[in-house]
Amino acid sequence: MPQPSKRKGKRAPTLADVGLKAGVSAMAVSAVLNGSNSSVRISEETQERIRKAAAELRYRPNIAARALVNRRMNTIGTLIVLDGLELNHYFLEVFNGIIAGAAQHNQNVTVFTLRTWSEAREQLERAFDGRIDGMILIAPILEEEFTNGMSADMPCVSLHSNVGIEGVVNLESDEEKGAYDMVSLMVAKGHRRIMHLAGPKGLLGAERRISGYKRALADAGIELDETLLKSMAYSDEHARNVMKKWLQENPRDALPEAIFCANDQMALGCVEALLSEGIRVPEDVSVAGFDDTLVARVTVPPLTTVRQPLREMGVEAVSLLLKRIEGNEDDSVGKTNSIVFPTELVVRKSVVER
Amino acid sequence: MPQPSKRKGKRAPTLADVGLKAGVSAMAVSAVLNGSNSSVRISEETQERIRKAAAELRYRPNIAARALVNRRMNTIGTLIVLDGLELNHYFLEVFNGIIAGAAQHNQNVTVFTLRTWSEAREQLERAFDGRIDGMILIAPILEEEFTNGMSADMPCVSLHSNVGIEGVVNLESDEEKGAYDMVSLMVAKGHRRIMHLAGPKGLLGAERRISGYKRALADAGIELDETLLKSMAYSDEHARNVMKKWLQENPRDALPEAIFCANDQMALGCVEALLSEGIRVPEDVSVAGFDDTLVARVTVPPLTTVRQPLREMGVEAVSLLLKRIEGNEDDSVGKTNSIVFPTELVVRKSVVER
DNA sequence: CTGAAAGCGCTTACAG
DNA sequence: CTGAAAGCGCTTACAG
Repeated sequence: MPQPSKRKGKRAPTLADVGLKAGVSAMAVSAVLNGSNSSVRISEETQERIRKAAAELRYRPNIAARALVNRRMNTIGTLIVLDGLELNHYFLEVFNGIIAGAAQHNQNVTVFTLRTWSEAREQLERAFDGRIDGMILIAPILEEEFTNGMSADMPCVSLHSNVGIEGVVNLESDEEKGAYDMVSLMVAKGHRRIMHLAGPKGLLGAERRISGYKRALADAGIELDETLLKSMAYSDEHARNVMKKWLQENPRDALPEAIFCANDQMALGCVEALLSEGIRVPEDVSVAGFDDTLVARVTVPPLTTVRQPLREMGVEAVSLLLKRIEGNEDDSVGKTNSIVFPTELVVRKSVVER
Repeated sequence: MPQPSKRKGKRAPTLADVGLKAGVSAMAVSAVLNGSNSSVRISEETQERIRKAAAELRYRPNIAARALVNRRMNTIGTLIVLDGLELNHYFLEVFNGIIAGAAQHNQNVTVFTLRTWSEAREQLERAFDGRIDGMILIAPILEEEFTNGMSADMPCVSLHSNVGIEGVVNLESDEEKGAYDMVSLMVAKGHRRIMHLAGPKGLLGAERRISGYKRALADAGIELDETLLKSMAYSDEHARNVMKKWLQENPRDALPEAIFCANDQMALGCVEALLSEGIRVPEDVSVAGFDDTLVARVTVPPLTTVRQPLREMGVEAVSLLLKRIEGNEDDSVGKTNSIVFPTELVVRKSVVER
């Protein structure tokens, strides 16, 4: 539902106004002020006169008019879901990178929100009405069928996408290795009974962490105990509840020696549940997170976790998107359709020698 | 520096294209699809035909063209400073509210960032080039002279502004009372030697918390000890350093019984400094924060703090701004120029009976 | 009740 | 080297 309703107040000065004042055509002003690749050559003194007139009138080019002819708004969109109206830390870090990247390239960024990813296609259609030049999909969970032909007239880039989308480069990190490294660290510290609080079933990222967990166990000759592998939503609340329930249902001597959580927020909930039963971290049980978001540094004890370079990924997403928009993509990117960033173990205090 | 460069690909369908297909004029299509207040009446069946044609062509109105004639983009801007490239928790909560408010009113929000507030005026000039209809200034620190005539052709609303800006409504919360309540709580719990880690000198919000602190002390008949009042930047790092230094310079028996920090992040740094010297919170000393941001819930112990309704304030900022843009402001708002939200004590575990 | 025209502010060919 | 014209896609008066 559009809401056309004019802004009040006096008209802003236009190119013509400046031209009038400087005694030249609007076109000349355009050429001087927004000096494009045109072959126009205007004498230094006229240029000076034009600039002076523009300054005096406080002329600002109207971006909508320029966009209309250039078909370019110089603004990119970000699409995210606001689950439970909370922006999470993952988003905070990524967004930070996107903002920084956009600033570098003189682009603005506008934020589009979704309640669920099922609305994505519709929202995309609406967003691509000339107000943005491209979109960054943040951790989308899309149905294959929705993505058909999506990228055709809508330049997109995705971060941690759940599906491959034709024509859309996806940025991800080596989560399998991150998980493998973390669980291997736990093993090296003498833990053998290692629990994994995993992300939702079916999500690519969650599955990758699970497989890293399994591989590390296998490599250490530890048999997988299915009762120590729990899938749930990526939230501290879910982790807290699952962990509390587990503690009620199991005898104290069944307690795992270490718990690897699929993200930092979950680790938080896990620690809280443990604490509420009088179980200390890391004295009684080691706990690790994933992502290295803000919380990891401020918990007590500080979380041992796996860092994904989320901010850098945000920066890179912008620059890839811009290439896509301008139509000069790197061939390598076009082929692979996916770029993976390294993960890195961040050792703090929550995982200790057994 | 503009970057005009055409987007590739085929032209999107226009009103004329739809009209052609439906056998009517572009104007008729416009009237049906974007049904404004025009007196146009079109027969039901023609309408149907038009809608069908639009759907088949996947017509989407071009927002830049519409904006050009309407002088309205239906997007609002937010202006913030990215200090040290970190978006903080304060921003996260406020931004969340802004997003939600904008969604309610069918507006988009675009984010403009500054390195320092001294760039604000210039950035505002650039932002108001037709791409946004209004701006929300988030915690601006402006010089009086910069604000002259600012609001004339740039509808703005501010949150926690440091100065009154003519024509700009400022949303704030009753920080003086919040601080007063917190310090009074400490007094009620038997503390008399109460330290205040304050925000930067000269900032309105910081000053208000200080005066609440002083008033509570006075009302309790406790004489102000200037050595227990320290001003610093609003960050955990500064609080940590100041507190560490204080601990080194003062004998252990000079330790305050309670410490009221000007925000949650500072409380965090304070707790860390204390902990690193073997001083336990809250057993040895009570600590309180301010803002009730995410961190307050996840520290150990959870922080007793003062809640400002940041999210609600974000929502309200949007709706006030929209009124301002549409030129139908409430008279009361125009007069007061400032709206104050209530603060609320949030009692958790970091402040205990002495 | 419907359509042709003008115009929003800019830029890009194209003439002089 | 400079200016007049056309057009980007839409909406708003204004004629029929």
